[in-house]
Amino acid sequence: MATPQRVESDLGWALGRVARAHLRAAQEQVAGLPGGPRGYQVLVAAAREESSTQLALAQKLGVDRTVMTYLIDELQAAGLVERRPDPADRRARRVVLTQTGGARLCDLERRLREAEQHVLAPLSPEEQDVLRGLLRRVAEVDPDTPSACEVARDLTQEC
Amino acid sequence: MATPQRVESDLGWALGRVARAHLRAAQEQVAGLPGGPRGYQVLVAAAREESSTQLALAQKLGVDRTVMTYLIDELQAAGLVERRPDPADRRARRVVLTQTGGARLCDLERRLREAEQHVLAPLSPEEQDVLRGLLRRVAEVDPDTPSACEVARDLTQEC
DNA sequence: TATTGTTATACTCTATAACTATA
DNA sequence: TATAGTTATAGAGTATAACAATA
Repeated sequence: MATPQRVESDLGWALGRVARAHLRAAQEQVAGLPGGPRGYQVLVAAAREESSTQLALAQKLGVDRTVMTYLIDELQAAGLVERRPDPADRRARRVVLTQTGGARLCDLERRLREAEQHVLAPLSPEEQDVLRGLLRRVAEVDPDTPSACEVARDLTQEC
Repeated sequence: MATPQRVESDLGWALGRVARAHLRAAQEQVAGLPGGPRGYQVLVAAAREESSTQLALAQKLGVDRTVMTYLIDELQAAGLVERRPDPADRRARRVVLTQTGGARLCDLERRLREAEQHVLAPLSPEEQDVLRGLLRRVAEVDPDTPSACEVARDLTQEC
């Protein structure tokens, strides 16, 4: 029979604790930035030309596209990004970093590295790299893509 | 000079994506349980006698004690837990699992293992264990405890 | 005076739907 | 008809302060 596990072995518990701890540390570091740590993620993603329409950004950041509207509004009002018409699709807007935004981004990156360092402090540098790598690989899969086992289950109508 | 990183190398981005993905998967599995995945964590923690006052549970789960009141209210209304007076401190209430709650917990554990498996699917079983272990070690440090470097900084008044 | 639990209030996020302008 | 972006609204979640009972 299955003995009750300890809550420490629940992945959701660990993820929640670590994510909240990182969020608190990051919010301190980026105080004043519109959108907080998420605003930083927009700046980083917008710094790369590729896939910088609002919808693409929203999907990459894992938020609804309505949230992205407010986020860009605030970042634009702060002079950190601009909305430019997409030459290929007049419905879409490309989000590009302003010069001010680029300078701000450099400072933010330095501050957020400190926040990450603070959260990961219990681990050795090598372990930190392993954790980052594993988390990134899990995060990079499209959450909307059904897994192979789900596809197989649907095809075979089993279970 | 620091070239802008890709958003994929931001720890906050990866943590947010993975935590949200897990939350969605877990919510599907525990549909109907008061408090959702967090209610499950309360049940697991309450199944262990130790440190099961509402305040201790709140701290372990990383939420405010006011949140715990609502959570326990709902779990108690569903017959899954009971509030018992703490014999050592009449202000405190000990949260204990009912028989119904214990049975429900067994089922929930099985379902949540599936959810975790779904989220961690991109990793090999060995990598999954490594990720769980590293996350747990980071999560287990008390978020309110200042790090050694912070203490040293306060003491020396440097920086 | 400090702490546990409760309650009430306000605030922040998020989810949803409806609308526009394009495709 | 479908999609990108916007707007408005409602709901969930959270934070804060105040209170009663007890330490």
